[in-house]
Amino acid sequence: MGMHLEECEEACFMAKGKVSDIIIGRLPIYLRELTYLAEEGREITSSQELGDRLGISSAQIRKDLSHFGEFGKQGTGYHIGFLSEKLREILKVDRVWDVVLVGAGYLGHALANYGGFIGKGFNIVAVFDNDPAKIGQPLGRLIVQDSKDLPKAIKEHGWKIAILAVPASAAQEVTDVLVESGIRAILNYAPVILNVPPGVRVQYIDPVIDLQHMTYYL
Amino acid sequence: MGMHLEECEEACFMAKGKVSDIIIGRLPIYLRELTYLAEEGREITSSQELGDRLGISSAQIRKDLSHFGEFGKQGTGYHIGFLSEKLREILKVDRVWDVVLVGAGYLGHALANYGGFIGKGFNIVAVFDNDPAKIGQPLGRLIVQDSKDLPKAIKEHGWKIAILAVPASAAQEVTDVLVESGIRAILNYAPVILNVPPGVRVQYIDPVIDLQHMTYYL
DNA sequence: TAGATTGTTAATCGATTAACAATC
DNA sequence: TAGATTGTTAATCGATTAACAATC
Repeated sequence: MGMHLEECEEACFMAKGKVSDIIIGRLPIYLRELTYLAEEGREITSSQELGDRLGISSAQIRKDLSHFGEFGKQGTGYHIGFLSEKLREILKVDRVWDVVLVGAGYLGHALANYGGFIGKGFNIVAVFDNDPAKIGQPLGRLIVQDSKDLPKAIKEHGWKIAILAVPASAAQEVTDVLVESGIRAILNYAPVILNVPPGVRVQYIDPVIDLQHMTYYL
Repeated sequence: MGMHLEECEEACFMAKGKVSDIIIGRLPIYLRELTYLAEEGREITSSQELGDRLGISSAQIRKDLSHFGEFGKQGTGYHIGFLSEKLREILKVDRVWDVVLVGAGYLGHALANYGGFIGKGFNIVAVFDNDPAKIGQPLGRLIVQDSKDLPKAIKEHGWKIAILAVPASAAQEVTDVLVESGIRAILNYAPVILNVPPGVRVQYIDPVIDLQHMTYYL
């Protein structure tokens, strides 16, 4: 007759209902702060302490976590190692994801050499560019490959995540190739909204947007 | 007796009440899309078209804009040049802000050489680092300066905006120096929450957070 | 005029907070 | 036990959407 509901929840940490994207967006921030607490040698924390460090109310943290299970102990708080592990499972970063980087400009260079991905669930395994002057050149520990080989490589390796660091003018056409080849998540540094079919996620990073957001208050 | 309320609104485009931060955060995205429409040679658009391009409802766009004035014409839509100008005024990017960059690593290199700031209201005018091997070296069109001279330079030039591209371990102490010297807005690429006093704004960019957000859905 | 689209109101929807029983 | 903190409920708060009169 299959698993009981309770068993499944214990085994998979499936959310009871559909959890809103705004809540999912906070989980990586909780996880990051827990990592810092662990590095400080701490073993236990509370929703109050976590909230104080993050500028979030303790009630919100407890409510967010409650969508996925009961991870704390009344009177005590949360075991940092345990909660971190659960968050990694929920976010599916209890494994290492291969990431393909497209664009070998200054930004691609910075990303390929960034030490912050590994240990957080991500490994940049290949870099592609369409500039003949860049193809074949080393970039960090990788060699820049020809963009025309992207579809084949993505399909062969089954890559699901891409980082897009190409000019705005090329972003949509590269995206079409990525999606067509099987990419399901794109971190887009190009300052344009991408058109993608349902089932493909995009996150945007544009420093100009953030700067203009702040100047409003100056 | 001073200005009438209507005159002030026409002259300053002050919001009628306090406008929520979530609305302010969308304005730069509207402005960016309007710029693309203008580049395509378009002169008029509608809340419907803008919404379709951005994946936002037309009602939301009209409501957001209505907090600041009446920028459209019934039956016609919005004049792209006019609305862009108004948004630049509201966001205070109808001028060019000097920006100081702290951190001359790979990321600092990418930021200093990024052509997307100028024309959007920002100009990186100086780069600082504390690494003796980097101080004095050229970075794009700039020369890396010694971090110990940061306070004096910020005060002398009256810089208000900083981009932080230093390791996480140094971010808070650099922030303290920046704030103490007069910086009021920080774009933080270090993966840590910064403690700043009221009146200082921070925006965060951390690719790991965005990637972990997306893996939830994979 | 007829058609289109704004600005705004009221209704809906969703997120956050406050409070507290449960319990470690 | 007494004190502390969770998980959850109900209340509040705020954001989004639908609808439409106004009007270009």
